[in-house]
Parts: sequence; C-alpha cells; structure tokens
Amino acid sequence: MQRQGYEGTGIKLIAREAKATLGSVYHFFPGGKKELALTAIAFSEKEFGELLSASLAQESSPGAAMEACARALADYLAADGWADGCPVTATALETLGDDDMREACGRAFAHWRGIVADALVKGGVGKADAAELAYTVIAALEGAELTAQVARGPEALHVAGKHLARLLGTYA
Amino acid sequence: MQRQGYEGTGIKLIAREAKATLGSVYHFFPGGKKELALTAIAFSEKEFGELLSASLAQESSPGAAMEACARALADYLAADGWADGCPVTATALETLGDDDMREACGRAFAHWRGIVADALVKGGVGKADAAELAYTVIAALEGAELTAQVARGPEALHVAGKHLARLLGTYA
DNA sequence: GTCTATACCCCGATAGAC
DNA sequence: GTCTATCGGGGTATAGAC
Repeated sequence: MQRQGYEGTGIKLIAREAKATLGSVYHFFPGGKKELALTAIAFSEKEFGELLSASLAQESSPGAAMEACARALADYLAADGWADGCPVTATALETLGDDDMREACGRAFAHWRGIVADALVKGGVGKADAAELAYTVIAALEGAELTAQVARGPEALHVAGKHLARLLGTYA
Repeated sequence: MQRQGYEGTGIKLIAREAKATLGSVYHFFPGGKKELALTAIAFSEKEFGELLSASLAQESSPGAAMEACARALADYLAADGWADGCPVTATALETLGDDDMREACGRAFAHWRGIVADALVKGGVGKADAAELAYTVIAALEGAELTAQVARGPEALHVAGKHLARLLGTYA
C-alpha cells in the first residue's frame, strides 16, 4: 500500500507477496481489505513514532533531531529506489470519504505531532507554540517525502530538515 | 481524481458526472484514463501556479503571500467539506511506478517551486537560498493541505502559512 | 487453519450502429 | 461525433473440501 496506494493494491497481490493464500488472509483479517489497511496504518503510526522519539532522544535539540529524521527518511527511501513511502499519506487522500480510514490517518498524524510537541515543550518552547510547530514539522516532512519520491532524490528532505531546524531555532 | 485518487476514480464515473457518454470520453481522450489524468495534472499545475503568482503579486512580501495562499487553500477546501484536494498530490503517490505520470507530477511541483523561487530572488534572497526555500514552501503547503483534509479543519494550513512567513523572514 | 474454486461485480477499453 | 453493447480481465469476498 505504501507503494501503490490503497485502491491500487489488490488483496490477491498482497497474499502472493506474503506467500500466503487468499483464504489465510481472510482468516486473519475477516474485515477484508479495510481491516488490513487499518492494521497497516496503525503499524506505520508506531514505526514512524519510534523513529521520531529515537531521533529526539539522541540529538542535542529538536531541530537537530528533525534534520536527522529527514536524513533517515531519505536513506530509507533511496534504499529501494524511492518506491516505498509513507503508507498513511499514500492511503489518506484515497480514503477521505471513509470515516474509519480518515480517522485512523488523522490519529497517526496527531500521534506524531504529540511526540514533536512534547519534545519542544521539554526544550523550553511554550505549549501553544509547540503545538503549532508540531503541525508544520509533520506536514513539512510528509510533503518533503512526497516531493523526494516524485523527484527520486533526497534534496527535498534534506532542505526540509535544514529549514525546520532553522524555524525551531527561532523559538528556543 | 482530486477526491478519490487515480485508481479510485473510474472513467465511467467521470463520464456520468460530466454528462458525457463513455464513447465521447474515448473520442476526446484516445489515450484513455492516463491521458485524462495527465490533462488534469497539467490543468492543476496551471491553476495553482496562477494562485501562487496572484498572491505574490498582491501581497507586500513573499511571506505574506504564502500566508494568503494558505488561507485561500483553506477556504477552497472548506467550501466543499474538505473533499476536493490537490489532484497532483492525490495521484502522485499512486502512480510512482509510471514514469509518464511521475514526471508530470514532478513538473507541476517544479513549476510551482520556480514561481516561488523567482519571487524570493526579486525580494532580495540569494539564488541558492531561494531555490532551497521554494522546496520547503511547496512541500509544507502540500503537507498542510493533506493534514487539513484529514482533520477536516483549516488549522494545519493556517499555521503553515504563519511559519513559512516566519522562515522566509529570516532570509530577507 | 490452509487451501482451491468460484460467485459476483466493476474496471478500462473497444466495436460498430446511427 | 455520439451512443450502446460487450469483451476480457481483475477486483473483493465467500464456500467448502481437506
């Protein structure tokens, strides 16, 4: 799904790729394609949340952490030829009409923003400013990842990291 | 396509919505769905380019122009219940495997970045910095638009405009 | 639990009458 | 140019043997 989106990815294809049979897939995901997608979104929410937390814990400032995150994303995307992106972004725009899917994507974004906002508050930024900055940090990373995939190059992510660090620097 | 993405939008549905018959659609778009999508992307490239240019011409600074753009996007999205977003973003992630589609989306993004970069240079920013800032401006607007659609609220776009103005202000 | 076969539907695309 | 009918294929989901 992170490669072709929600509608473009068939369950038969997923089963083949996972070396499972179609019957097994429906045995473990009785809710069908939608349940599979919701599971994938929840998994991605956790996975990228951990990258965010790890970067924020390792680096000396939130700004430096966002630069590190952007670089990590660029390296990850480059490794498979810029094909596998963020499954939340990829599915979100196709499923805006489905409340369950839209809310799951919204929860993932909100979770990531919460991690960033908490780190900013710990770094001395006011609560209201931190919440606002978290919106822009996550949105810019998502947009830059999309741009990097379309261009098949890391530049958009690298400059996004740099500019986010600069922006956060004006608040500390 | 800006509502459900590329794969989720059938040609039959498009024909019905346009009060045309399937035969007419294929008469005017012999290349089928792909040609239709490429036409839609080119149209969107022009349309949003004009919004960018108009904002940059009217406002007193590039930063103020980006705030105006973000507000205009939020108003546009709110008008139809946050359903119709950017067709380039919506199709890009589904069609990364098709070079023609990927390059068309890349051209749209590059065109928009060029408009922003030119305005920044005219405002006194160095060429290299302007090109980099344009990446972040367009990526942040795309990401914020996606976030706003998922949340069904304008906040992500409003704060993106504010932060972009602040970021650009540190370069002028 | 795992598998095959299949029901049922809608997809993109085309053919050919008018 | 406009329309209807249809083709071939793939989609999701289910039934039922093992």
